Amino acid sequence: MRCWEEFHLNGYYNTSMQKLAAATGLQKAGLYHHYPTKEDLMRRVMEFAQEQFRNYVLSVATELDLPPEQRLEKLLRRHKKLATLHRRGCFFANIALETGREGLFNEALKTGMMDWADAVSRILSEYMPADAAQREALRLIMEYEGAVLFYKLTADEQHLEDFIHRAVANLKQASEHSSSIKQA
Amino acid sequence: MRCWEEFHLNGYYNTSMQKLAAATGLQKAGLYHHYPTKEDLMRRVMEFAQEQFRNYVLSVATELDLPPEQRLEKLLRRHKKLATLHRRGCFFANIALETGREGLFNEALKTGMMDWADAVSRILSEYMPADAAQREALRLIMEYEGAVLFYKLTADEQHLEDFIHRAVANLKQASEHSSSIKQA
DNA sequence: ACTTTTACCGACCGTTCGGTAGGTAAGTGT
DNA sequence: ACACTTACCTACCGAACGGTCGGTAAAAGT
Repeated sequence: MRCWEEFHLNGYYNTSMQKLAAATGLQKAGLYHHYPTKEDLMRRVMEFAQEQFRNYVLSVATELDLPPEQRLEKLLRRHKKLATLHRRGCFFANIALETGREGLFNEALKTGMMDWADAVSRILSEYMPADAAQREALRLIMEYEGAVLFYKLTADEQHLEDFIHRAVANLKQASEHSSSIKQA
Repeated sequence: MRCWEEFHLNGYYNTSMQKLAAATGLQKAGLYHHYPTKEDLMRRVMEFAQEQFRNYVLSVATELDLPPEQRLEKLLRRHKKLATLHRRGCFFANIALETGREGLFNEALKTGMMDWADAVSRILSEYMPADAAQREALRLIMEYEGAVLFYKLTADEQHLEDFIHRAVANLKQASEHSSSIKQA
């Protein structure tokens, strides 16, 4: 969906139906034929984004042939690819900070973030108890979103790269810790 | 400045000169008498925000009568107060994600974030080398901004509270580590 | 005293906003 | 064959947008 790109690039309020129509090759009224309001269109876009996100990023969490560290890195690197394309950042975070107070799309955004946390948590839980994995997954995502913020401000991908290194190193440390416990 | 509140609450694009004028008690043309364009007004607002931020939040970093842990906690709690008031979140982060790609205000936003990182770094550097303190300060702010994101989505202050606990606990651990090195 | 500047207003500009009305041309069902 | 639906268009709506205009009334300068 081209509309996704537009919203991702320019945010909700700074994207007009005119622009969205142009991006799809339709006229504005043609777009309104398919979606009754801008808000409805955005809701559809968000469902689509969640689906893409699940298929392209979160699916990595269940590639059980890879060891957890590599799965985590691969997952994060896929997300980084989405974020650095046209320096868009994270779609969910962009919209969340823009519309979070009014809460127009909070339910969808929340589930998007929670799906993500669950996927990361599933990876981490191989090296730590489920509740610790869940907490750490949430923390990792928070740190990542902050890194994306700095990336958007500075255009310096190093912030994202550093984060990935930190996350993977942390997981390795947790893995050593868990295996030493098993040994004991 | 009442304009700050408006931009903080509703973002840049979703705040019209009409609303800003109403918030200040002026008419629109009266507002244009003081600021030639919306962009210029926003730039002034950002300077003002930085100044307030420095005076109210970052100044805590140099209250040398408090131990570092308490200084960090006080600083973070002050920021939390700003963020939870009307559930606005972090002004810099809101505007950064909304306008970061076009880069209209990136310079000011960057210095705002870097001032912040410097203030936190100054606190941390009492327990660790300067370069490590700087890295850790940046990391803490990233994690904090992520926590604010989740707070905006869920309206649950616990995300911020948990972050503060983590940050202070981390610093305490670093303090013990540094004192054990000094003993050796 | 009088001139100039400052702060502000109501009214208005052209443009764009989200959204609608009415029409057309290509399928689709029967 | 003919009705009906679908997909899309041009043209338009009132409201709101960022921004400007000419004027006024109070303050400041001299």
